[in-house]
This record gives sequence, C-alpha cells and structure tokens, in this order.
Amino acid sequence: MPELPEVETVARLLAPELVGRTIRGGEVLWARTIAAPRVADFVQTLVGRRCVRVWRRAKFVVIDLERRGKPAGHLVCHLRMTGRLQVERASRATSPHLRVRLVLDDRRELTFDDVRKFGRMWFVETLDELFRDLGPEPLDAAFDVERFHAALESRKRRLKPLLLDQSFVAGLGNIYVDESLFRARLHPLCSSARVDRAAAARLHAAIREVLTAAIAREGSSFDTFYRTPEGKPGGFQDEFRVYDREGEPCVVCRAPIVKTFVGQRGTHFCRRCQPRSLNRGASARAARES
DNA sequence: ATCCTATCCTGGCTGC
DNA sequence: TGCAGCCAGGATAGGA
Repeated sequence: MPELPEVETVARLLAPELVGRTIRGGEVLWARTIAAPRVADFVQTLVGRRCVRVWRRAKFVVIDLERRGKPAGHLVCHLRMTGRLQVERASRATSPHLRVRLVLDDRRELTFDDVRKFGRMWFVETLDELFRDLGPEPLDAAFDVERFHAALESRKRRLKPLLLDQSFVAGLGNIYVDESLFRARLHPLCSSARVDRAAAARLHAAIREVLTAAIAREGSSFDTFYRTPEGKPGGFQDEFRVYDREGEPCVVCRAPIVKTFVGQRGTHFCRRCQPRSLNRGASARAARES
C-alpha cells in the first residue's frame, strides 16, 4: 500500500508532467474524496492556478500552486490504500473508480483513481494545519540517532504501533515497519522504553536502509493496487524479508516467518532473529550461572 | 498515556 | 457454479 517510498515515487514521476501546467477545469465524481474546501468550490478554486513543484511529506503528495507568479496554495492528496494519481490524455481517463479529474492546459488531465474511496484531496492556502501533527521525516538529516533514541525512551509503547504512528515518525506503514524491525532484530511488541542506544541505532539505520532501497525500486507492488504514475509495478516486493512471507524460511536463520496481529495489523517477523527480550543472550548466561 | 475497537470501502478470496 | 462472508489496510475518533 502506498507508504513513504510509493508516495515519493509518485511525486517524483508526476513532477515533470505537472510542473508548469495550469489547471483549466475539472470534475469531482465522488464527493467524499474532497476534504477541503467544500466540494462545490473545489474545482473553481483551482482553475487558473499553475503547478510549480510536486513533492512529498509523510504519505501526502503536495502540489505547490501559483497564480500570476505568486504562491497560491497547495493541492494535497493522500492515496491511503488504493489511490492512484496519474497525468494522462483525456480520452484515457475512463476507469470505473475515477474520483477526480483536473483538466490541464495541455489537454491532458490529472486523474485520481481510488477503488476503496479512502483517499482524500485538499486545496489549502497553507499546509500548517494539515501537517501540524506529523513527526520527523525519517530520511531527513534532522532525524538522527540521538533524537530517535530519546523519543523512543520517552514513550512506553510497543514498537510496531509506535512506528506506525505518523506523529512519531512520518511515512512508515505496515510493510516498512515489519521490514525495518526485522533488519534491526527487534520484536514488534518490544517496549520503546526498553530500547537501548545500540538497538535504537540499529532501528534508525534499518528504517533508512529499507526506505532508501524501496525508493530505488519505485516502491512495492504485491497486489493490483499500487502502480507508479507510469503504470508500472514497483520492485521492492522482491526484497521483502518478512512481509507477506508467512511460513517461508527466514533469510537469515531458516526458521519459518510467523504472522500475528498487533493492534489489528498483520505483523510478520522471525521468532528466532527478533527475540522478545533485548538481551536474551545476557539473561541466558545469567540463568546458567545461577 | 496507551490501548482497543469501530469506521470508512470494495474486490478478491475462501469455503460450502 | 453461485453466493455469503471475511479480509486487507491508513488514519482517526471515541471509549476503556
């Protein structure tokens, strides 16, 4: 599902198609897709605004707009689970799940297609309120080991739900949390307060490595939903080590990958490589000596 | 403060 | 083959 690497890919591939284009009109086919302003005003508000930059924050695609050469708000889109943004020739935009079309000045259209209707679009003058509660970008320099360790220690939450919390770190979802915890050898139920400096450093590195590698592969596609704006599947599903691998052998120790549920989320991990206790080695030694 | 559950949706899968 | 029922999942709200 679209998480940080997929949304980053969408923004990168959309940018050259959209930058410089002015919105001429459009149509909302599913009213609830529009979060702001009122549906009746959405298209009219956008008409005459020109796209000047396409970027990503957390799992939001952000299109900066200008009017008469001056900054004029942002078109923001959250793909949620099945949303797809594309720029295509008008005649092609005929999907049964088309929710929004915006006509551009080169007679192409920016289309938002969304099977499950969870995705949302906003036009906002400023991003402050929409992005107010978002945590740090995990690939930013400001996201360093010290701060990450301190943030983990200041909470008492299980690692998996904490990493899924967008106010703690922005952009991770179910797939990349499972992959990061495996690479850091941490159990999804481990308490954040008990993550020591070395484990925090491993998790920090694992998150960055997983996200960077996934962006390089243009995200993950293991069902029919996520495709790049060029219509191609991503490639990172070939590098999954635990996600969607229930019963298959761990790539490190060959023990079968297990699937459980943590806060209703399917959770994949290796019982042997991700022990429940941080220092199982140490406690085993202590038990032997006593 | 943290956890748990329901909600939003639909296509695709399972099992009878 | 047909069909009912379940499941996936990001974010959020409300209750425990």
